[in-house]
Amino acid sequence: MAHDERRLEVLRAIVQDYVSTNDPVGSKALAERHDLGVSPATIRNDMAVLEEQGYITQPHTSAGRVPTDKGYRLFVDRLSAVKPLSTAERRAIERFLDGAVDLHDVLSRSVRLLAQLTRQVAVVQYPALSRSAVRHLEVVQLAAARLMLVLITDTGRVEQRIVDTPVDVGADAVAELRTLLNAAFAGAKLVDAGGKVPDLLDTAPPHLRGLVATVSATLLETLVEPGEDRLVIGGTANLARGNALDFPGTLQPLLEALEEQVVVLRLMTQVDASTVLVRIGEENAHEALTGASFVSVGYGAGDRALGGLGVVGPTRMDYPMNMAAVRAVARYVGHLLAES
Amino acid sequence: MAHDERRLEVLRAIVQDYVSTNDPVGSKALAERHDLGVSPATIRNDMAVLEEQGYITQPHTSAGRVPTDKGYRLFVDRLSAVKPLSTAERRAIERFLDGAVDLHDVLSRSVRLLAQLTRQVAVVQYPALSRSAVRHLEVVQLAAARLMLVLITDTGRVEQRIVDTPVDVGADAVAELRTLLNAAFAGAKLVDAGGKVPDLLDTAPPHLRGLVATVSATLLETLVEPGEDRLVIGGTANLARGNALDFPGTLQPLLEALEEQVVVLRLMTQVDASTVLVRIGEENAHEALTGASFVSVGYGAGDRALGGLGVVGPTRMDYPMNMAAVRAVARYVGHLLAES
DNA sequence: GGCTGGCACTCTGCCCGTGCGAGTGCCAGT
DNA sequence: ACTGGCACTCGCACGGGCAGAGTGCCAGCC
Repeated sequence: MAHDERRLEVLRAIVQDYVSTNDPVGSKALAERHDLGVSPATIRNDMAVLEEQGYITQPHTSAGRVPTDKGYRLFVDRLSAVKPLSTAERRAIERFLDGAVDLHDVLSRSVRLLAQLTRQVAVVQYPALSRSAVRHLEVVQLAAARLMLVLITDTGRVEQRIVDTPVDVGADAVAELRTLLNAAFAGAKLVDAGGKVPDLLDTAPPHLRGLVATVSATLLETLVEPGEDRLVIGGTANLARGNALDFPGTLQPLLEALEEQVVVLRLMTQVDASTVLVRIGEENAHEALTGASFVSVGYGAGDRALGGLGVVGPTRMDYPMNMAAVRAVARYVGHLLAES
Repeated sequence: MAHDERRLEVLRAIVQDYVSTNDPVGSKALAERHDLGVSPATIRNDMAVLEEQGYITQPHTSAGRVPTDKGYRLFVDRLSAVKPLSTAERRAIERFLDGAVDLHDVLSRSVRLLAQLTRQVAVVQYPALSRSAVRHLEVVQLAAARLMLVLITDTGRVEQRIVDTPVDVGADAVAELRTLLNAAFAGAKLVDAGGKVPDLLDTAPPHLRGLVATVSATLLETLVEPGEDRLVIGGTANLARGNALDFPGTLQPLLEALEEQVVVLRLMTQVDASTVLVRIGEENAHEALTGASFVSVGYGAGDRALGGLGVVGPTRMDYPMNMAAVRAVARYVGHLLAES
């Protein structure tokens, strides 16, 4: 019916006004600012229904209405059109990211860019090791019985680990080790690396077997284990901007959760590269993220999602804009990584 | 005279009480909590003098007194004994840092540790490239005309750069290049690397000369240039703890300055490994750091300062404790890096 | 000469009562 | 089904009054 139609329109108007003004919105203001074609009294009736259905609420009697998490959810799912970025913004993205000299540079530029574009906290995940393959393994000798392994992945990630060997190692053994490791692992997905170890041990000459075992054990332990994924975070200053206005109580728990990384990383596991994922308020199922929404998407080369990036902000955020920005940056990062 | 003596004692008492209670401290409370051996009235006289000399001030008539930046400065310089860490704290440091698997791990553990120990924002600088030497240079081919250079320094830092070459490069050329670069640069301080380039070009076989020139140019440009130094920051949640109590206005400018990194890095250039540097409030000569103090020290192997670490907090901080913690962590980090 | 107790003064923070404005819910009318 | 009108409910801003904390100064004491 035209009934429901209009009620949704009212909800959309409430969300939009509330996001831009941060004041609970009343029926009169709504009627003035939007062409709903009906009087405030009618809008009041609609609001009463919306409130009963749980989409909006009033902070106290005789204040205006404010969207609930459920209201934002409906807005995001059914009422918002993705706001295309202006060409100026697209150019800014290109200009900002094009000078990057390595992976870390790409990611830290992305995070700054995203923070600036959305005026929210931005998070960018390093390409997941679990989805990367070995491009090269380097072995550098630090001391007689201490080696440094350097893993270079096809996503441009460079990871280092220090290995203490049970016995002293000669320079020639290091060279052999390097050759063996690369022969065994080069091109292999990191998740498959475990399966290659028996083969590797078979082909290794007897006098190197102990060394190879130690080194590959370290490699697997510290690199293939989950929990090794990292985040770059930026724009936390944006949290302090609206301050008391946006978040209940202090920022402390939220900042702690962000620094913890693991909370955000867990959310990141669910992203894929094709759709923008939005988690609103309570949906995040983490105390510190109450009142916060998380907008994220995977980035990747082609259909392979290498990692995720997104923004964290108050539930009262401009969802269409943030979704557009996140998607645009993810696409561009995907392109950059595909090239390198 | 015993006069001045006691006045300083009064200042010390004011600083200590104010730091622990965050309330302007009055003469009566002072007389009760400290054994100064005189009455509140006498203390009032001393306070009047201290105020005239600029060491303390009152927020408004008939509130207690609060130390000024100048007062904290005197306190730090002459009135505070460095508080030794408890053995429990020393053990915590060891336990916390001993499991580190690589440089990044050491630094990020340090920053978490320091943040936890001091309940302030902690910053740790990567070992400065300018003070590092080349341990190994690795060249990995990404595409026909694109190489990745991986620099491993004697401080355990691993940096990567992508180089687009003017012409396609063969696998044998890559190997030759690797050998040449290592022969030329291995063991060299990065600041001296520029001087080695002419020699390198001379010894390079003619067919590689163009390639070597391109590659070494990139190397110098992007690695030897200052501004390449990085920070790890942690514990920003501690800023939000006291919130309005500690900082004037919002946290936004401070968080921005921290993210900017360059502000903190500039402060870091002045550290050395033997003395703890304390900059109080206005001394930082940066608007965002008004009301903030910065306690830092260099860490290093032996007498060589590789980088700095420190904490940032409100001027109203426990200086002796922070200085002790910063120094202890710096020592331990120094040891760890000396080993690797 | 330096220290002390006493006293008057000042200023902030808090409580509380009041008035205003915004916004609602409901009802009768079209 | 929509609209205008109306009574009602709160939150908030404003202002007066009160209590408490802390000071500066002064006269007296050791």
